[in-house]
Amino acid sequence: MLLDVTATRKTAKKLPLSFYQRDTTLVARELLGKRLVHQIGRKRLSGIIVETEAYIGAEDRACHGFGNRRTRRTESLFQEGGYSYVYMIYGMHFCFNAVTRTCDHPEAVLVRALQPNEGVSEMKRNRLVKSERELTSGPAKLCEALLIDKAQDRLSLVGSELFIEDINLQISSQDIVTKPRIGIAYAGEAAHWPLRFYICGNPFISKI
DNA sequence: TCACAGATGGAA
DNA sequence: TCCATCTGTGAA
Repeated sequence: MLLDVTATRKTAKKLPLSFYQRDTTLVARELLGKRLVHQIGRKRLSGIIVETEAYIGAEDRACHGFGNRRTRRTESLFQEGGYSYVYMIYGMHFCFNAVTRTCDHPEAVLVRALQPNEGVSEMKRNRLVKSERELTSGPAKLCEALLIDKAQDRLSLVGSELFIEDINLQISSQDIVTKPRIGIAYAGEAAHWPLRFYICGNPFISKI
């Protein structure tokens, strides 16, 4: 379903560190219906999170922190919950993650799709696509629309540039679809784990 | 050194 | 459905 956010704008509240420093799968579910904001000066580019995936650390073959492999790229993943982890994929795109749990648990939630909210006309310029549906219906699309790249890696999500807001949208559990994650066929058994979550019937989902 | 990646857009 | 894109990253 398309989310109606008109009544919720004034009561937005930045999510605190304690939100992120919990079980990653729970955070992935609860991020649905929250608002991801990139604040650039006075300008806000934002969208409501409608699709996420949980990446659950050292035991998860699909996770960059698998086997506790710690490199320069994955450094953010090993920070405490409440940091951003932005990485480049296929040499041309970026993906945004919210780091979860505590220090040295390399776990995060990948944000895969947004329902565009604030700054839509600017997002259209950033993306050069015709339809609004194409703006943020994929992990790399939403980064391009919101101007998120490597410069937004390892930022505190309780800071003033990049954060997620609770806008008092209640998402009922019967409106959440749970599926295996996308594009990780190489991950063995982990490829089947039900760690992808999206809002049933929302038009901005990346893939059914 | 070198194969390949949490993807996308456009052609067929 | 297939295919080019394009380069950082990580293992060798």
